[in-house]
Amino acid sequence: MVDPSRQETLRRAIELLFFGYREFTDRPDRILERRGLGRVHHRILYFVGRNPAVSVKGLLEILAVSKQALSVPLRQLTEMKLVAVLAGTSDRRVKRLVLTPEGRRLEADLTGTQMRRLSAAFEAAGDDDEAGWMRVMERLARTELQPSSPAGAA
Amino acid sequence: MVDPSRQETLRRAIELLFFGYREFTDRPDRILERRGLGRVHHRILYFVGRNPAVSVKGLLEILAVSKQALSVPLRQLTEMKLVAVLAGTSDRRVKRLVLTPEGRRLEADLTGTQMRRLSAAFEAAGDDDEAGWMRVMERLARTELQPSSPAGAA
DNA sequence: CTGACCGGTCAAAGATATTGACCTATCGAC
DNA sequence: GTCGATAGGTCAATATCTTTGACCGGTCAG
Repeated sequence: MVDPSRQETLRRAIELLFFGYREFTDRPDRILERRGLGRVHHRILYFVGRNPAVSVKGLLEILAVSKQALSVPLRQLTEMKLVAVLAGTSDRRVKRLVLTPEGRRLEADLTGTQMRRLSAAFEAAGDDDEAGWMRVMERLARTELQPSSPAGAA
Repeated sequence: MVDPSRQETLRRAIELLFFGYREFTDRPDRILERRGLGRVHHRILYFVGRNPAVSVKGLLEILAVSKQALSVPLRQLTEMKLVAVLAGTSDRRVKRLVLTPEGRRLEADLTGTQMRRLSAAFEAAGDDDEAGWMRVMERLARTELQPSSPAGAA
């Protein structure tokens, strides 16, 4: 049994994550919408930008989706000349993906809104809080939870 | 133009949010899957639990979805006796939603995994980092970003 | 009585994701 | 050179989710 006031804190945290994440994705989503694109397109642009010359397989592992789910949006982005494929590497089976200048522009536009939002929150909260936020998020993003207690133990 | 090392920090933050949120929802999603339910069902259970006797309209505003999108999962939950409808309030147009004991159990199971995950991250990081995390998230969840600069200014 | 509101439903449409099967090209090892 | 494994792609069927639009009944307040 968990301390009730601790529970209250944890539930506030859950809600902050829910509403925070929704706010966080809202603006990019609306920019994408104007071009008929979705959140996956942003993710592709983002991670190709962050990992230049990444392979399709590498992207699949980062995004954790099926290759069929990646294939369509990725093709759209290459057709729109936002993502380019580098030829002639050592292993010719592997495609190396990069952003085109135009792709970089859109990515900067999309991610820029998120960086500004984060930046505003960090500045308002101060450096210590920013550092604390990062440390907590690092745990949150990496923590594997132990196999949950056999149904209904709560 | 943003300081490059600042950019790097902000991009790290973006990735932490992306991967962190995905980790965060993973376990509840798999519990729900076993019952043929989805994330919306969890959200309904969560917010009905947090706001006992909430109206359908209130729930719609919290979740920010169309009433058609709410209607099906909500009906499923009431049919499964996880959510109950309180009758006879002052305004008889309004339904008051509450969790049944069984609904409370499932909600506790789902949210419990998230509370344990958060709790583990908070404990590992320490009280100061926890407080900092909360303050940053509060800004993040509430900050309205100024209208974005006219396309391509990035 | 009437307009506004709460709740619900049907229908059409589109987007998103999945699994499964199958294909080519290439690589590395034998 | 053959062969198994890998990278990438595609078609198809299926399922889910969500949206907009149009309506409905019941209820409330003036």
